[in-house]
Amino acid sequence: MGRPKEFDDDAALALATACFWERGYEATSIRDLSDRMGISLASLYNSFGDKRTVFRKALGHYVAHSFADRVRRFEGHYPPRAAIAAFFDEIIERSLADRDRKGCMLVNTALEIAPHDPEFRKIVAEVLNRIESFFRRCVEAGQRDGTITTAQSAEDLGRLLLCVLLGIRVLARTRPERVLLEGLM
Amino acid sequence: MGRPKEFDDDAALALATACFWERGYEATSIRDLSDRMGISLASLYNSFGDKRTVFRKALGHYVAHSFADRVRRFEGHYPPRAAIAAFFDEIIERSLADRDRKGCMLVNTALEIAPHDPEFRKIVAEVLNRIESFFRRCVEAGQRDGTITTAQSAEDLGRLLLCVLLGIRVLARTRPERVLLEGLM
DNA sequence: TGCGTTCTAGATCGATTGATATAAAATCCG
DNA sequence: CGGATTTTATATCAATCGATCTAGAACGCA
Repeated sequence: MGRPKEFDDDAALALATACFWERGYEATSIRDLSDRMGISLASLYNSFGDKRTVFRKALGHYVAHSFADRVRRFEGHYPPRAAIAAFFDEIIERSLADRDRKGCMLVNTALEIAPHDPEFRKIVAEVLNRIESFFRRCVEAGQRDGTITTAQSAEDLGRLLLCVLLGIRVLARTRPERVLLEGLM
Repeated sequence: MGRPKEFDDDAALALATACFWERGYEATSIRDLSDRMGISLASLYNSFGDKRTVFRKALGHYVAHSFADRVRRFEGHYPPRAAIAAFFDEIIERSLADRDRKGCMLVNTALEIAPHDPEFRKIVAEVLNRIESFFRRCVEAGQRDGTITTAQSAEDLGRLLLCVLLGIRVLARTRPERVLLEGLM
């Protein structure tokens, strides 16, 4: 069977994710990844493919462990309006605790790579759609139980919430101040 | 007096701005700039300094000719609520016409450079403050003439409008679709 | 015309990039 | 034990990076 590998694939991918999250795609070199993951260049190429493939897997890892996990914890377990509030509260608390101002890896990718790369544009657009859908489902449920206004449609409110979320993610990388959270809905 | 330069500084800076706007800071090489500006490498360094300095000047050029110009055209010449609407309308129209998905150079800088560069973080934060102030002044005037709700404070509404604006700028680089504009206020 | 100055084009520098190649070390199976 | 296999560390590749330097061309002024 040959020599067994000395590292765990999932743990190494988590470290690669942290690296790309901190520095972005272009500013992260293959050697940065190899150092941070604690594996050799050859092992990196053998186990994860080239730089682009590593990034694709890292982005998938990020989405699964941040957004998807958050939706899983909030939706259904909170009243709809409270689920939206809890979602934003957690984003804001994490942004304030983020001393490196890494922001959101998905938003970072939306600006660094998606505009000129069809494949990653599709990936990012799909996740943004899932976030928008989450907000829209919460708004629809909130409109049914009377805790959210019906003056605007659930589609429009869901899109507005998505925009506010993205705006917070941008602001947090330049002006991570607590006051920016109070004026939500 | 020596040999006169064969190019116009302002025109060359506008071309440098276009270059940085399209590709960002890191992905733009000194040779890209020299080619696009139509001047030699030596002329570039002589007239504009190193890459970082060129970028600082290009960002200033961008802010003066986009945001500052927009405020000058709208504020005072429109009723307050209409000024806000006109501001967003113009952003949305430009985003839809932006085939390269360049987005907003200020937002791009906020994500690519500001997080790990104190000088540019200060520059970006200051411009974001000016945008927030513009919105707040419009909201205050709109609250005085009764066209904008007083249910939330002008500070909160101004910050919310800034967030929505930044969110639109992010979305436009991945999903530049017209429907994303209807659910404003 | 000739000197001083500032422009131009192009060569060059060391460093770093993504990626591959080489060879030795380590392990499993028979 | 020993051959097969897969790891590891390291050397290397061409390309590109920001920045500097060299030489010569083009102009104003005396």
